[in-house]
Amino acid sequence: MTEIRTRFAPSPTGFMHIGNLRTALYAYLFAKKHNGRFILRIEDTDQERLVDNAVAVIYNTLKLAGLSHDEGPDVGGEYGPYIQSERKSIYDEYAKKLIACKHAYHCFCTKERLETLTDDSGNRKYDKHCLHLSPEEVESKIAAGIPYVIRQNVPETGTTTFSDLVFGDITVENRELHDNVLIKSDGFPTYNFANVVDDHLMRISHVFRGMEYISSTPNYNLLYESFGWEIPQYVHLPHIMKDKQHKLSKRHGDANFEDFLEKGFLPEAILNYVALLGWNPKNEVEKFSLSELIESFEISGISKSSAVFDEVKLRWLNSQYVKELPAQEFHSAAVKYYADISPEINTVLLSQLLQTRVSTVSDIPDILGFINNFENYDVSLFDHKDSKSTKETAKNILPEIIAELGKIDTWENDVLFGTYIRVSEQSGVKKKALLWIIRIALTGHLSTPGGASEMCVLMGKNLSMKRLNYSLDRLESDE
RNA sequence: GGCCGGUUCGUCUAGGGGUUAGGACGCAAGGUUUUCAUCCUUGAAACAGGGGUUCGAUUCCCCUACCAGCUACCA
Repeated sequence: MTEIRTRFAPSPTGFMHIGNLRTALYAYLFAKKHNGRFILRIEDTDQERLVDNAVAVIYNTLKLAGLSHDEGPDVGGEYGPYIQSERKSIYDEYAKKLIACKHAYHCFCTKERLETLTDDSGNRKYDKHCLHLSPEEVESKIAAGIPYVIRQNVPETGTTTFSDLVFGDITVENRELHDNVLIKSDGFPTYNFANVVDDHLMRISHVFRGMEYISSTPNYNLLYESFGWEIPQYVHLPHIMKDKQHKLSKRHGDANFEDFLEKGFLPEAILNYVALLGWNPKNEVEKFSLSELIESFEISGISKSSAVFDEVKLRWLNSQYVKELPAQEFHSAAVKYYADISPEINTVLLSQLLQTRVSTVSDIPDILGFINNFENYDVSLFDHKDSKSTKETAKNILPEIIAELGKIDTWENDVLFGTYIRVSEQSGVKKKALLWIIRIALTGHLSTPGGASEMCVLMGKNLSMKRLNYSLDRLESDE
């Protein structure tokens, strides 16, 4: 059996679109599953769309995602160069071969002439005008410096069928096909030509790409046939959508891998989520490490219809990963959000409390409101039906709580909680109400990442006492 | 417009001639919990429509509708 070789062939035009990342992932998984090789090729033949640094973004994304390539511009390999702009002479050579066997031809038509070819319904199809130029005419036009492109000469009759591992066999009438430009007037190849030449020369066995290429695949098959090359297996992938009507697009600022990282999502979670968008593992597992994905990946699990990206579900998946992070790792990711909180706060404990309660680290600032945003809270928070707490009870019991807590030297959870229970028993204030009162008095917030004693430990004795006294003042001056 | 492809709960999906059409996220309700979250239980929620074929179609075939892609010297 021949070696499995897949490739990821992005254009360096900016950030890494999440759909592209998924294409890379599937190509990677398939190669690794079959002990094959995963190749990175940079498709920079459109000189007008090149963006500085975009190649660095590609390397960086692949690295963060853990998709390491076996061959590529930076790591080398025996089928290089792996950057298309460095392969110009190769495309020229193969274009010449095609011209020699009449499967391609020079075209000198101007843009203006091309526009006259537009038919009633607004379509344009090249009329093979230049196909009929004699070799002498071609020579003299080239010598005269007239700009030209090289076009594919597709048959006008018959049909072309290609086979796709996801979509099955697809047949089209050759007369529907266009004489695509293979080499542009600037001398660079189009994708339509370069991908065929490179995939063949780089021995790519399985071509993974977005399904927008389905329509042009018959042209590619014709090219392979013209060269007498073996046709690779095709794996066209459905799109990832923002909603039913719209593809995930850069315009919304939420379609790039980088955007999700900035929102605090973990690379592993993003990859895991995206893997399951359009592919199912034939079991009910939702959480997969990269190596588990490799093990489970099957092309037969790829779906034909496009999938809507659901950030809510990503959040859930991310929370699963967050919970499993080593405490130290979570803490160092969280610590950047602690910049302006009181130094009296025990941030290690804070991280512990937070880790089980956030979906992404960027949820942290909101939760921190009880620390940074304490004073002037609404004292009606003390009125709480479920726990039978009222402002009155709060005002009456707080002095005793403050007195008892004042005596404590070992500021620990058990000791504090024991004290609460004792105060509750002595005063007759129900435990639930008492705990509610302490927590509100300490935080001024309805919802906090922990209970009454945890909040105390978190803040330390000094700050806790300060806040309890403040709250008592508030209650006393409330009338 | 033409060509190509797609359509199962709100979303991701399983299933496939006879099923109470399964799971996950989310949502709702209840329970546990020192608030919140976690966790547990339960619930609501889907085969786009119409024709065939068949004893029987969500499943196979055809048509329609809708959605998306292509129709570039972009990929």
